[in-house]
Amino acid sequence: MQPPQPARLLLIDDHQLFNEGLKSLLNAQPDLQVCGQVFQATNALPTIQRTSPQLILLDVNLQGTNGIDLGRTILGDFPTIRVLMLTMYSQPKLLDEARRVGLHGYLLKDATTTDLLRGVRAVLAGGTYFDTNATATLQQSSPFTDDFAQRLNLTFREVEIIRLIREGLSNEQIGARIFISPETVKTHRKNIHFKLGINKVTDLIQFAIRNGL
Amino acid sequence: MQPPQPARLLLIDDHQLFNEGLKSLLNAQPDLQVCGQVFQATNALPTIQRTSPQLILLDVNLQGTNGIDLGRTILGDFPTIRVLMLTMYSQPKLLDEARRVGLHGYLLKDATTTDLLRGVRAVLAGGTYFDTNATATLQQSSPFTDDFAQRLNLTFREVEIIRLIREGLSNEQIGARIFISPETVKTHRKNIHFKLGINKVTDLIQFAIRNGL
DNA sequence: TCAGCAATCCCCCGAAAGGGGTATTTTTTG
DNA sequence: CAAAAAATACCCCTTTCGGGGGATTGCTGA
Repeated sequence: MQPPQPARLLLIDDHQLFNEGLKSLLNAQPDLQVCGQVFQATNALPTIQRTSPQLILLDVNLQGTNGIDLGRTILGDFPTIRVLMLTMYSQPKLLDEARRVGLHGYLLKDATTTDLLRGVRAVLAGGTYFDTNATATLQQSSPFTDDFAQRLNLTFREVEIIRLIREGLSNEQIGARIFISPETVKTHRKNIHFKLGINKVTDLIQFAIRNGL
Repeated sequence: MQPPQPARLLLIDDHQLFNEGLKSLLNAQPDLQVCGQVFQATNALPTIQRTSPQLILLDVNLQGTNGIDLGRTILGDFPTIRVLMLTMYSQPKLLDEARRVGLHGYLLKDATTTDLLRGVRAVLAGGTYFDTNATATLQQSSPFTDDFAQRLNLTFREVEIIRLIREGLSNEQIGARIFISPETVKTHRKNIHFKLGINKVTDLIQFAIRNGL
């Protein structure tokens, strides 16, 4: 049997184009309807109140905050709403964090439309959906870096931090991204420098690029 | 008068969901038709040959390469195809590069659908479209309204200093190496940052490596 | 000739990185 | 279980960067 009313979805992503594209995709489905869009995290809560969605698609990268924190808030304030996280990163920590916070699913932006719809419907139906690619990437990248990490005695966390440094993030930003103190990031950096025998960011970046991190 | 055939568009972006969303948005327009999608940069050229699009929407972030390089290749191999760059970054250096390479437009992913359509149609019509938000950021960062070409070209000294920075030398060491004051090195760095629209060593290194400096 | 640009140098300030510690908690593993 | 490894966090201190000024010299092209 078909539900008489399509499910109400809210999209939160400050990339308007992506947001619009998603809307277009989802509205093409008879059982789904986008009831609102949020382009700025600060508008999120009012819009939720106004549109009372059943499911929220939430991007991880939001200006001024991040999807995990916002997701936690949403779950706290509106416990009946289902939340599906969207991201371009398949970082295990984010996935873990999403699970820990109690979000109902996690989708990569390079998922297919089929994945998206499967995820949306699964979460709407009360289940959870954690992108198989996200978990696959997780496992896949482990052996690859393991090998290499073992040679250089780098831990997984250290490799993760090297990548973020390469993205040009400061200790502060890295800490915010992976939910640890900037002081801890400093410690990791010190260990990295020691293990690689370097003492400058510039060398680190070049090391990272040479090793395909 | 309406053209009898809708314009043929090709989308290149390894974020499948975004790609799909865009397709859905664009196909909703009667005068536009997505004739193909590319999720991996390595498939780009064959697909172009097969689908012979009039306009390509090209993401900057591609695995294994980047939109600028791929765009250059495309323009070289298929000089009649129009190329519109899509990106989440409004970094002036990317915009400059896009212009220098001869791409026909530059759109931010947080543009609106209206922007997208305006851009697509402008570029299809033989014009160019550089996102006003992107250019606004650019103008904003230059107090003096210097002309454009001026900031595109680095001087010899600046290139020389980029190389030395890449070697991991400090301002002090660079000064000692080329017999100028470290303060002068600082000035050059400031100019380099300004010209490239960056503000971090990490970005500089990556710029240098990408440009074979 | 003269405006523009490249190259040189200096000061100040705050933010970030680098280097030296120490220490606790969690996880892994023998 | 106990030891080792990994991850977390904080302290102090120095150096380097980044961004904001301003300034001089010499060359060059319109």
